[in-house]
Amino acid sequence: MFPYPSGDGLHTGHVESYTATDIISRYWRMKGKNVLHPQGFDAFGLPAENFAIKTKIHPSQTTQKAIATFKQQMNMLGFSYDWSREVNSSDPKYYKWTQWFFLLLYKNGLAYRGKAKVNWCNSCQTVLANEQAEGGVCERCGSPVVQKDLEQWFFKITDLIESKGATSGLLQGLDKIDWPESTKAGQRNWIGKSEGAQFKMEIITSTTPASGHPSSAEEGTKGEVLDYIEVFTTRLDTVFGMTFALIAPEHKIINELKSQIENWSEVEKYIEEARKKSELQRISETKEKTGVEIKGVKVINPFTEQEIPVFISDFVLAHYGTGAVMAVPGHDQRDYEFAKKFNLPIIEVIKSEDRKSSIEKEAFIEDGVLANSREYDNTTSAKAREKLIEWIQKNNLGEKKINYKMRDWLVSRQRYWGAPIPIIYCPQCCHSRPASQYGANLENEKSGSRIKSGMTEFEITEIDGKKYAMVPIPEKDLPVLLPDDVDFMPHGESPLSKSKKFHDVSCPKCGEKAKRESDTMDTFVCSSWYHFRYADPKNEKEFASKEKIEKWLPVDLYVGGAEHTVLHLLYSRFFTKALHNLGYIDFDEPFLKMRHQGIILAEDGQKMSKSLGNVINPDSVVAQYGADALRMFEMFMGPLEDAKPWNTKGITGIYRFLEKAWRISLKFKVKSEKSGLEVKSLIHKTIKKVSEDIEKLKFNTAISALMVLLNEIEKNEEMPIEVFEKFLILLSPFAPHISEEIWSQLGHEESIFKEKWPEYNPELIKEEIIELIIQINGKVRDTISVAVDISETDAKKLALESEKIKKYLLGREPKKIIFVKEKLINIVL
RNA sequence: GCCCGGGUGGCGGAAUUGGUUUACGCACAGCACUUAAAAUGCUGCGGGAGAAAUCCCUUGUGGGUUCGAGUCCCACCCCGGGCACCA
Repeated sequence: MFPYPSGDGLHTGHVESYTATDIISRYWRMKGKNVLHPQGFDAFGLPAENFAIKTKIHPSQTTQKAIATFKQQMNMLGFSYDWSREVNSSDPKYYKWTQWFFLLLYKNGLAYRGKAKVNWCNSCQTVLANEQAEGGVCERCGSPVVQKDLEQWFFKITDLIESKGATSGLLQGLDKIDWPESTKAGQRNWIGKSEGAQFKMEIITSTTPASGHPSSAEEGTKGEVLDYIEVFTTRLDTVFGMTFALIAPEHKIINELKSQIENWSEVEKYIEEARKKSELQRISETKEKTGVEIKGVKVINPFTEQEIPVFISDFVLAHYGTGAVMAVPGHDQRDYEFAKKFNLPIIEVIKSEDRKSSIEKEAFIEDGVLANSREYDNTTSAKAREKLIEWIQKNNLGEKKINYKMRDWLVSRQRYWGAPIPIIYCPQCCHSRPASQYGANLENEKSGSRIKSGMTEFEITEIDGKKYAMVPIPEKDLPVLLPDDVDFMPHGESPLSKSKKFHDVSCPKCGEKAKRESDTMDTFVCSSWYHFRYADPKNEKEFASKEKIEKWLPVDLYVGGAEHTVLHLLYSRFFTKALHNLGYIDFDEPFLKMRHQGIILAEDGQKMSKSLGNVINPDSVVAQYGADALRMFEMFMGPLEDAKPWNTKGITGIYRFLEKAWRISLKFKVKSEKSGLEVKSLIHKTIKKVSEDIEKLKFNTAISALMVLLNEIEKNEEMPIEVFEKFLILLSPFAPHISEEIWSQLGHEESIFKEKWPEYNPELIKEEIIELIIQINGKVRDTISVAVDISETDAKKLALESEKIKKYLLGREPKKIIFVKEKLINIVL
């Protein structure tokens, strides 16, 4: 994963993941593979812009400086990147293609403008990303974040959740990629698929007192049907237990029923209070349910035909399902709490199969057997769901329905330091249309509708009450350059709108005065496709050529932080799937194998943070111990994926190991042909172990194998130079600097990295004599040296002859003797 | 609450996937080298009993399967990470 070039330089986490891929790359190159190991910079983004606001230094300057530092540090650490393929997402040559992707998605109906609630900071006068509004307060100034309805750009990521034609869905694709289970689970969870039913219920004028128990609507007493309300449920089997309905405060039906609502002022007050709360506040106030009954109207449960009351409550989410739910307090904990608070009836309609659970103290939320459900009594939950859905469909009340938690991706940002969105808004782009459709006619078009203008179809949008045709910038005019004369201080609207030069343009279609979109794209858009660019970074005609993409992609191994579980990793999958679906590429997953590096904690076991002053700076570690020691120590600390605390004392172990290798190298100036067989066997075992461990990314045990080998080499006064040279080659991916240096001191003219990775001889690994373990009842009592291929009878005979064993047997006859070849004998008494 | 991990010496961690628990490294102790220190090398280092040979116990806890369990199954306790009123 390419880094965000922060002013702080590389941190220990970067060193960890970049060393891992460097070892892998060097290993496979020495194995004769053609390895693409690229690096680049995710250079747009908020920190640079915020820093610019503070210091008035242009973000491109700070970014360039940071990139220079990063590259210098990466070179210091010996990462073998192909810098000729470097990408920088803030470079116009790069973001030209980010804009091209935007248009590609737009032209294919995967990008659209729509209204959305966004996080808004009144003090900074700007929109904030979700991650900058954590805890409901602005990250920068600490003032509360409010929700604001704004027209924004979205990518239709929800369109690719399920497989589409030959393109696997975001959900299904997970099954075929080698990713950590936790990350796949995180994505599934984020997508949040749930299958259920959606059905409608009649809203009627109230004929029964407010709240109170449900009553059957008898002929003639039933109120007038005012409207319908739709609800979504995954537990249709519990419908007979529905004793009230709940709707979200934002539900539009509330206004439509206004004239019928007896307690309008109370209702209005509740909605107003809910509106003021941010989503985060609502969540943090989970403890107690609140709500208000809508008096004057009732809802009819179509299954029981009973009238039930309707409540507004802010725990019902407007943006999920239909924004309204059937409340079954007996079998949903939230409904249970609500019913208790408002003293509403709780009916048991599902019984646990073992009849043990009840709804005395809490809702029984598991599946079970139906009760109090008329002809469905004694049916299992699963069966009842099937039958009830049939009934709903037959009566035209609703249908099967799948809902997802995931919403479309909001990509527009009212920010300066990002790729401009390549759209122009033309108030009169209609000159090529028939006269009847000219000018004012545009005002009659609905926002979001499409109009035809000659061969082109435009979408209509509304900005500040005025209608515009959205005109995509022609590809030949890309990139839309980010103006550098812009005042990027926050003023409450997109900084780009302040640049007249940028903002006021003539329409590329009709040439009339028009205005340019002044929002930029979320930086995650830039990083959603960079892996393609590495294949063909200098291409000026395409984002990458088809042949180059075919040659290099998809990515075989991707390493990066687990914090990207959802955002980046989901977005790049979306881009890849969109490209596949549109026929640009022949694969639909970008990263075949992925691993996360675990975080490196500070020496005190806490997270490294500037405020705690416990940050380990790679520069100072390199100054003291050298780049190789830092690389190797981070690999030696533990498994790549595990969180591990830093230990400054620990690095001395690696430092001593590298020094030892250096000292021993001085002994090998004179060749010796005398060879110790044991070392020879050990070196072949080590070749096997180190190779296999590198391929499995188990660098910690690979290093320990290298240590074992070096300790053994040290013990032998003389051995052929080849033994030590093989050790050096095995060491070189981990510690490239010292290996290269020793290699050259040994008289080699060519780089050690031009050497072929050693092969091991399976014959030399084979043991001829082994220590056979003798157990009695599973406990080790003796070991005997025997030939590997000793026969079962011989082994048993030897075991029973052992003095120690005889002592334990006391002349008893074994019940059974287990013989495991090349391992052990277990005598069962 | 739900979903993913994990619990092995004083510490970071090994364990061929059911076969000698504690590889490798750190720390610690003793010794050698040195006038001395550092560096380096050697030895020891899970717990308990013992002068020793040796014996017993030990992979969070309790149970189970097995000739044999750190590893598999059941229940529980604890820790880390993610999501979280999604009907």
